[in-house]
Amino acid sequence: MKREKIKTTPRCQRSNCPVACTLDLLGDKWTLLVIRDLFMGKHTFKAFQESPENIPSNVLAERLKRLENEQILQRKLYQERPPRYSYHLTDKGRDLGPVLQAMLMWGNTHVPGTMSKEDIDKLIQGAHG
Amino acid sequence: MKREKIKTTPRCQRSNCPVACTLDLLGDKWTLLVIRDLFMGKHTFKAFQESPENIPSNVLAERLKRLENEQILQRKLYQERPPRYSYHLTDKGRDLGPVLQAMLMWGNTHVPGTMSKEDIDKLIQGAHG
DNA sequence: CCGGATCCGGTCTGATACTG
DNA sequence: CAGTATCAGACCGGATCCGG
Repeated sequence: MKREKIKTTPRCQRSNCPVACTLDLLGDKWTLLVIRDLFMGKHTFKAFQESPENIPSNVLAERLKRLENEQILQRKLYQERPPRYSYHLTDKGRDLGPVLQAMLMWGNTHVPGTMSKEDIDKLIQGAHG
Repeated sequence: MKREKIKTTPRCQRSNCPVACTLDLLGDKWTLLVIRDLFMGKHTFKAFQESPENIPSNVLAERLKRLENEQILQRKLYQERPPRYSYHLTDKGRDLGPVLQAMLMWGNTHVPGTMSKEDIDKLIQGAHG
């Protein structure tokens, strides 16, 4: 299982603007949702899949690999046989908290999103073990 | 020129999570770059095109329409013949400042982005007439 | 059953060319 | 200058398969 090579992971693809560079890494419909789930305390492939947005398994697998490559998350073997992995934010990944929080605020203000306050607080607080 | 109908602009497509809703609107490689440019004081189609990321003209046109539909920006006729429009953030659009700022911070910290400090400050300050 | 990998049709993106 | 038309190719997402 070659976890080394992903198709596209050059550093700054389009310009030297930090916003553009960030968008090159996270600028799609799914990546930040995986990160949201990590902040929410989800750690397994299955948990990510069970989020209400129903991410396809191949997309999820690819995103996890990419985020691992970028050292935004770490993958840990937590069970030998059968092999089971859990995914955890690195410091670099945890630094995305403000991005997520800003999006949460904006969505909450400008879209009739109905996420519960508890979940929001849970998300804002951040991650853990 | 029918500026009313865009293909996909339902409100919350995938879930009621504010983050997911926000990503449904802005979660692609280009939209937030247009917003960044607006914050940087750019207002015309040409100015957006001249950004170093080289957004294709059709993508730019589609994004501008969508953002206008979502009332994130406003389009103003500033010249009669030939008709010329300028684009400006609404309050809703200006509220995206923190999202942009958070991405800017993260990119600046974790990617060797080399945008000048002046431009960053300019961006952070926000928009204007 | 879980964590993916593979296949595959359809959609969307983006480079280029074109128009008013 | 401000877009629209076109179109090949990339990508998404659903289904299915498979190793442990």
